[in-house]
Amino acid sequence: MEIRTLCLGILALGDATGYEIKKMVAEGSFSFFSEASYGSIYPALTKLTEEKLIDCRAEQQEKRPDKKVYSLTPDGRKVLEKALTKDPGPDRNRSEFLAALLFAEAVAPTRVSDLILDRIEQHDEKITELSALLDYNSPDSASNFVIEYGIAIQKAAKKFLTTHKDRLR
Amino acid sequence: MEIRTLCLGILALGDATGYEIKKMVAEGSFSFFSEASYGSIYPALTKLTEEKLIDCRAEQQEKRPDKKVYSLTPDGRKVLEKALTKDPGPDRNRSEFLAALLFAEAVAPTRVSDLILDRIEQHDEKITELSALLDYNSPDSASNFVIEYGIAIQKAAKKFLTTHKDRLR
DNA sequence: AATTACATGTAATCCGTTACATGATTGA
DNA sequence: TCAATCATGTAACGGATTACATGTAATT
Repeated sequence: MEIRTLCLGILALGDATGYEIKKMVAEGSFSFFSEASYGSIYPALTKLTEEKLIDCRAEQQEKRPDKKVYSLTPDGRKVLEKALTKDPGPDRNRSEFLAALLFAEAVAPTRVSDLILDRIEQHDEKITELSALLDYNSPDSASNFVIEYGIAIQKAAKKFLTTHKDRLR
Repeated sequence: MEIRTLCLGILALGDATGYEIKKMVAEGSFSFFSEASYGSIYPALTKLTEEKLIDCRAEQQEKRPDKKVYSLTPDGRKVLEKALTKDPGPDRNRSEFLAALLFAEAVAPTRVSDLILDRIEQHDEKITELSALLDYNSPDSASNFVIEYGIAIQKAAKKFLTTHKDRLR
């Protein structure tokens, strides 16, 4: 998913500033399936505004830069709808952990169990983090669905590692 | 994980050509946690050879370009070992599917169940594909561990979607 | 006193893909 | 006959990160 569609989609869920969008992709329910930095978000927002797919109202603030609140236009909504009719591409997962496991067996076998034990701990942290994100006000929202999906995956990974951790050594 | 370490690691598991490395990351046990194209593999191999971390012997073939078989040098092994002492970075997952789900609810709610049903089918295909990769000659290899890990995740994702598919609509 | 959060933006740089270039062999 | 597999490599291009640039306010 390109950055443009990501911005359009987030704005379909509600108005937001570039700063807020960044926060959402860094910490919110988006964090475990997409990434983006200011260097890509701000230019995308500027361009989408030029194309009239979103519009921008400046909210004045004292002693801070004006807040630029973006919202989806009807045209933007159409473009987003069209983008969503395309089949989503396959997930792209890059796991340094799995690569390290595979290679560690060949060059540093004693490292393997450390790697796995650390990883199990990280799953616990991630599960706690995601659980805190659950929004109990709208239990059947897509947002909660996605977060719970994330939790389910984390738990499955943890369980696999816990069960099989002694197979390699 | 940078491409250099990936090449070093694959060569630690056995000698290979650039072509074979590409095949491994496109189809093998590496396929679901890393990607790389010829455009990054061949230059990396050339550079690693210059740095004497790997070496290259040309195998002549009739009516085909010479096969360049690379192997890890002792120096390369050291560099790889050192790279593996670093903690692996967090997984990076990009899922157009999850993004589409989240956004579809806002702009095209009827699309949601199609998305989920297609996805469940894709999980089945992936599970079949990964199962075929299992190497029964070395059941306790790290390679099998990683593949089974992948299968466990696919199954967990499928199960979650199957169980909760009717929550959104 | 120092760090984090708020708030926006640009430029340099990196990393990698895609497309191009070449060409024989094998299987459908 | 046409597509896929084998086999290597480069150049153009795109996309995104990192670092830079600026400055206040709240929290620790």
